Amino acid sequence: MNALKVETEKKIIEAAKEVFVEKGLQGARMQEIADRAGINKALLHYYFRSKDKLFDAIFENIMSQMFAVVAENIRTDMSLPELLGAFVEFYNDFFQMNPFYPQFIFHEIWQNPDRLSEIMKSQQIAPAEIVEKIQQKVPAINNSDLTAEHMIANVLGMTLFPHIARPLFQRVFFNNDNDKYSRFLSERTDFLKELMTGALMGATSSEMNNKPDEDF
Amino acid sequence: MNALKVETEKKIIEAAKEVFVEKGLQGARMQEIADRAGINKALLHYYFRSKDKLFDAIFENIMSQMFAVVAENIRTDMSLPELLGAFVEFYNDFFQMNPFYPQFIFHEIWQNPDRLSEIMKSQQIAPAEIVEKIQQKVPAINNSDLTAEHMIANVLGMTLFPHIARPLFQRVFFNNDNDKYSRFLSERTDFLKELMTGALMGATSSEMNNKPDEDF
DNA sequence: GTCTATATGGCGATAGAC
DNA sequence: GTCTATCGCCATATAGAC
Repeated sequence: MNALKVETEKKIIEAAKEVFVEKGLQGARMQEIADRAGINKALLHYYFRSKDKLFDAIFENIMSQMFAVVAENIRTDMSLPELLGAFVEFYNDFFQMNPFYPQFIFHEIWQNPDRLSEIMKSQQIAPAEIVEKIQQKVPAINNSDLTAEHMIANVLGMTLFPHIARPLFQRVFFNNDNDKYSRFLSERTDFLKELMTGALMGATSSEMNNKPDEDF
Repeated sequence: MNALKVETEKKIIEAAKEVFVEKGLQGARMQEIADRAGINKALLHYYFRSKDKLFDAIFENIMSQMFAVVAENIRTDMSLPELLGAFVEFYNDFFQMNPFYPQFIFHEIWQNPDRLSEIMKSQQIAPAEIVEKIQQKVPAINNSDLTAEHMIANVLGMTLFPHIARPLFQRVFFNNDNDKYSRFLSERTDFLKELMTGALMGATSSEMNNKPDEDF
């Protein structure tokens, strides 16, 4: 029956997501995926021909989900602080709901960067657009040490770090208290959104050491 | 002969470092380690009894190397901007020399956070000391949204992000040009060091929205 | 579509000669 | 200490009944 088939496929995808995301491609076991999906190994291979193909499907699924929101945000006409704030908020929510995603994604960045940038293209994410947008909205940046690339690295770094380093950071600074850390992360969303506004307003005035930007 | 034994062990460690760091524990193959060391698999097991034990040795080796510098910096009497600047500089140099380390370390943070915090203890890294130091040197922080934990997350995030995201970030914003990206990273060291000074001086004056810090 | 049973290959680990 | 040869397991993948 077709409805059953769809149900099974969904169960497989959900189970595979969990296992791959927590253990990685190499660490994951088809047996465990089958168990969590409530089926047997053979059926996995019936739906997806191989472990690799199953992994591809999962990865594509997750990244599309993420990039869809990113692409949508870029195309709005928000002010830059609003735009950056929207990113901060989205990533914080998204990764609080899916704590394993950041490490999973960074792992893939190192194992297979090509595929990832392919997915970005297919999702219409054009980094050049983002850089341009920043340069238009903050013209002072062109005479500044703070290039658009630095700014992007700052925002992404400050936003993502507490998620990617969570198990250690939570243990070391928050007594491994999950609730406390969740509150820290929520509080941090507001903190960073305010910082975006403040830092960008300051950027126009606080620059004196201009360098010719020979490299970029 | 003993000198030979030492030589072999060194070669194994160097080879194992490369393979484990690039592929992770699960992805690494004892065969590949043996090949790169110029020996055979059996000899690997003669020196280190199992793959796990070999991995442990490598991991301990790398983390000790890193934490030794961190611990040393913490114990100096530098001003806070100097201290943070020293961290930025060290991490940037260290990870430019060893580009795979960040992903390797973050992977382990998720696979085995306990062992990592054990190693920190054995290296005399006490996070509480760092927090205290910040609170002493920047008294205004106690009445601010910018808690010490946020500040640490900011500095580490901005510093580490370009390293952990390198393959994608370099591809997407720097045409995958290695030299250009290296220059970006070096330039960024200076950029962040200046930022440390500026941001910390600003922290005392730019605060108006005080909240009682009920949680921390 | 879903299952049980089995094939196939690869990898960590050991035996034993030198 | 170092090698060759091999064991034994485990994980992916397939065959074939229902």
